Amino acid sequence: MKNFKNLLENSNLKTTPQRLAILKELDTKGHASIEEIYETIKEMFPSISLATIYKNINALKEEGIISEICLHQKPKFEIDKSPHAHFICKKCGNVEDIPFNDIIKNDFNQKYPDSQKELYIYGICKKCKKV
Amino acid sequence: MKNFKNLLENSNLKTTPQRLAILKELDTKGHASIEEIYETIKEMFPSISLATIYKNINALKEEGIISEICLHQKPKFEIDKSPHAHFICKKCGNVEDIPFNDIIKNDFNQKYPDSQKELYIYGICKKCKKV
DNA sequence: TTCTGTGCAAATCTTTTGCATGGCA
DNA sequence: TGCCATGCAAAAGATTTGCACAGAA
Repeated sequence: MKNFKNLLENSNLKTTPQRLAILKELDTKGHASIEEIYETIKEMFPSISLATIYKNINALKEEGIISEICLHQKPKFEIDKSPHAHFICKKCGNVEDIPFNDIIKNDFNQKYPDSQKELYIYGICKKCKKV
Repeated sequence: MKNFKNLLENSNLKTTPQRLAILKELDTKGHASIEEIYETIKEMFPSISLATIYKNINALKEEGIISEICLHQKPKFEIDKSPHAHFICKKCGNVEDIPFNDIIKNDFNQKYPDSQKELYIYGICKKCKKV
């Protein structure tokens, strides 16, 4: 588990248990929607409100600590990490990370450096293909 | 301009002026959000309701005539055409179509045939880079 | 102690639904 | 003519905002 306290201290946001819980949840699940985050965190903080989740998600996005990945389903969020593509299964909704180099041709990579692009691929994952 | 009447006649949906207007609008703009469609069509059909746009968009999606592309902004829609990637500018929100072959490595293409995948790339477009 | 964050409730925005009427086939 | 589509209004859902109190620095 990463040092989330440090992440927050280096931003313009104060460290609060709620924020740490959100980051921890995103780290554990990899990607999670507002609802998912809310449901999980409510177990630890029964009094937490949905509004707090929304406010913090927006604040963390503005600080560049997390980013929104937009799926056909609900938007999900993840903690920023090295550039990679998202493979999203259209059946089960599962999200898989794929390194850019496994997918993208070099000349296109040169035109648009990793740091500047986000990539989403929707398809049917291996599990769902078997069924 | 394509024969939208024919598209509808080959589906389970009846041909109505509103549906033709929606398809025409999507064809003209390339991609458009619910709001955009509504605002444009209201000029021709002042009495059209937002609910009609929503209902028709959902019906056209179910018939496979249009598809939803999910951007960081609002969802937009487009008339189905040959498989291609969407390049979405994070600054101006403009959407550009790019053939799969210009981007994706062959071995990945073989694993996931065109027909099974949708691809979105978020970056900064040429215009915005110049500014 | 100061100032930001939290949690509640209300407000706003977005999307869906029900129903009476209108229009396509 | 029969049945689906439209448009209105209301309902349901999702997200944001205002404010008083609590908690981090």
